[in-house]
Amino acid sequence: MFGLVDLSNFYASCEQTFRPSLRGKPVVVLGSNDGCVIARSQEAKALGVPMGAPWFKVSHLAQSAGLVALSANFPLIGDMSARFMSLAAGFGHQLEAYSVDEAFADLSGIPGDLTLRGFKIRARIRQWLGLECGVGLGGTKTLAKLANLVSKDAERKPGRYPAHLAGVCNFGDLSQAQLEAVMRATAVGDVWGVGRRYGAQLLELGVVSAWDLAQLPPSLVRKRWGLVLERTVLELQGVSCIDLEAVPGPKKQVGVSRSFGKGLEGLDGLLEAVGEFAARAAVKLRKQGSVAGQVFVFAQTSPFRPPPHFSRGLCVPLASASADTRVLVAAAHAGVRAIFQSGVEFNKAGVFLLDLCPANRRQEAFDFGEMGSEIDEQLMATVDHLNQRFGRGTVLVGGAGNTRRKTDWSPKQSRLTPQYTTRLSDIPVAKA
DNA sequence: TCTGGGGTCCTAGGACCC
DNA sequence: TCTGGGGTCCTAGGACCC
Repeated sequence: MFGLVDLSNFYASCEQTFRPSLRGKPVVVLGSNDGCVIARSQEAKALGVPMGAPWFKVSHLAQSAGLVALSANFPLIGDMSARFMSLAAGFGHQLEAYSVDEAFADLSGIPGDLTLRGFKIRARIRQWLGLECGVGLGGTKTLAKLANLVSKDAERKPGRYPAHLAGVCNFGDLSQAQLEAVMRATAVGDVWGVGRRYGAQLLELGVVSAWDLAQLPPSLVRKRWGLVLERTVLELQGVSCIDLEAVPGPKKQVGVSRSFGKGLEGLDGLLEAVGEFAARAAVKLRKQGSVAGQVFVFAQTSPFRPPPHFSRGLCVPLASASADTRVLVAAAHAGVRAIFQSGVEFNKAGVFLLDLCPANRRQEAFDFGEMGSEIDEQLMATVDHLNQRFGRGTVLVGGAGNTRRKTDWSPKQSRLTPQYTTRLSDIPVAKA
């Protein structure tokens, strides 16, 4: 048995929790450029603000309906997410932190009433975090995910599902006929693993609901759509194919990319931006104890602008795998110089570190002759430590052009950004 | 004026080898 | 010189997730 706990309207609800004046009001959270909506409060959803909408298309609602827009506050989100995970960990034997606001729990063999257990975890999260969540239980991850959707929509969309499934929905409690009715009431596109593309293709074939999808022969689905969707069908049928991953493996690639607040022209600005992206990616890399063998750099114009469009990327292989900011920034810079074209107004750029492997497995032969490498590693560790303790940007690594900004390539600072000083350490903590 | 920032996995097809 | 078929590796692109 799997359980899925999923926070409701996480980003927007965090803001409402910390600013009581926002409670009950329509709130949206905007992406880093204040460009588009990345999260909505329940009230904003009710207003019909679509996910991903560019702000300029919905900003009129600020006047007419009191819609409040805030810039995303990632440190707050991160703290709240960690707290959420520690509470959700009490649900089952093992917990998989699936995303910032969702966690799968392994409930197999847990004695007692699991539905009651779901209500208890929900109450704890409300009490300690001031956040609402939905709890879904099912025999596979896909069914737990579906049950979770039901637990939320039974409340939000009265009439779609039986009202008693609101808050906590345990498919184990349902009869076959009840489960069929629930799955028939769920659109095929709402199934985990069915995106826009597959959803449209399935609809064309008359596969309308989750129930319809579950009736398809898996082998046929595999032939037409491949292994991934076949697994989805099997999981809907109750055959567990996707295991709980309690300990996430190391990432196979890490990257940092951004859109620029306004178009960026000229090599210097692009070098600065990409240098900082490489430096930030390097921090992520060292955090998981890896070294990278290749650095991928890309830069592009806005696809929303009229042509001509520009989009180029380049993979720069390293002589030996490294996690040294100076090496990675230098490689990223070499890539930028190679793809740069003057007269182009860049809208977005990024750096991905590829070919990752554990730092300790690096071949000793490569280190031979680089007598300073151990000292370099200590240097990077010290820089990371200082920046973590005193805030990002306290110490910068020079020598590879990664210096304090001269060009303003950054997203514009929003006047909407709330300046929170509250941290989770200011809030009472539940004893584990 | 203004359109997010991350990731994962699978598949098809080409190159190459025997 | 001509040739089949199978295996493996790599890469680009597509689809999905939040």
